[in-house]
Amino acid sequence: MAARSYWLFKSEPDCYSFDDLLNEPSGRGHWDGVRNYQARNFLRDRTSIGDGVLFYHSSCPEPGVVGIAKIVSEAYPDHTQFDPNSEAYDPKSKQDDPRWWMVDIAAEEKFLKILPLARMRQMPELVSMIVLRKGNMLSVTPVTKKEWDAVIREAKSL
DNA sequence: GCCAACGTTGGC
DNA sequence: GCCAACGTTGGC
Repeated sequence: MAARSYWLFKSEPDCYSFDDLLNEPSGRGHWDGVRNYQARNFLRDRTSIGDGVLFYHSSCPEPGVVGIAKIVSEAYPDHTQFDPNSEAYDPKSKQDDPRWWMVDIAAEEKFLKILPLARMRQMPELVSMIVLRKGNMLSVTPVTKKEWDAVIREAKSL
């Protein structure tokens, strides 16, 4: 069994927030709509059940990490790519050769306070964190154990 | 295979 | 709303 991996998943809260995940009747949410090949590859090839997820809110008044989730499914084809009514519809994707993949996640813990992006930028442990890099647009990025521990420690100290 | 144009992301 | 950075597209 592979060692546990860590990820940061980014979402616009107006679109899908951590509270939306908490409110899922089934207790789990689909991480669908990823339409970037690099992020797709992370999801499809590198995630495992049990991996940790930092849930990040972007494009909002206060961006930052709002809570922890975990991956609860293997990667499987994202059904929204075949749905003409979905904003994430991809007419070029084929049923027998899906282009886009997703995983399911479940909320583990909501921080009492958001760990703001501005604060993360001040943390020496996070200088190499991908999500903090200028121009980063990936909605799924790997996180090191060191970064994972630092984020959680800092978030719980607020 | 190059590269300009365009659309999108996302912080501020 | 602005703008920088990036990915994708399509003409050649």
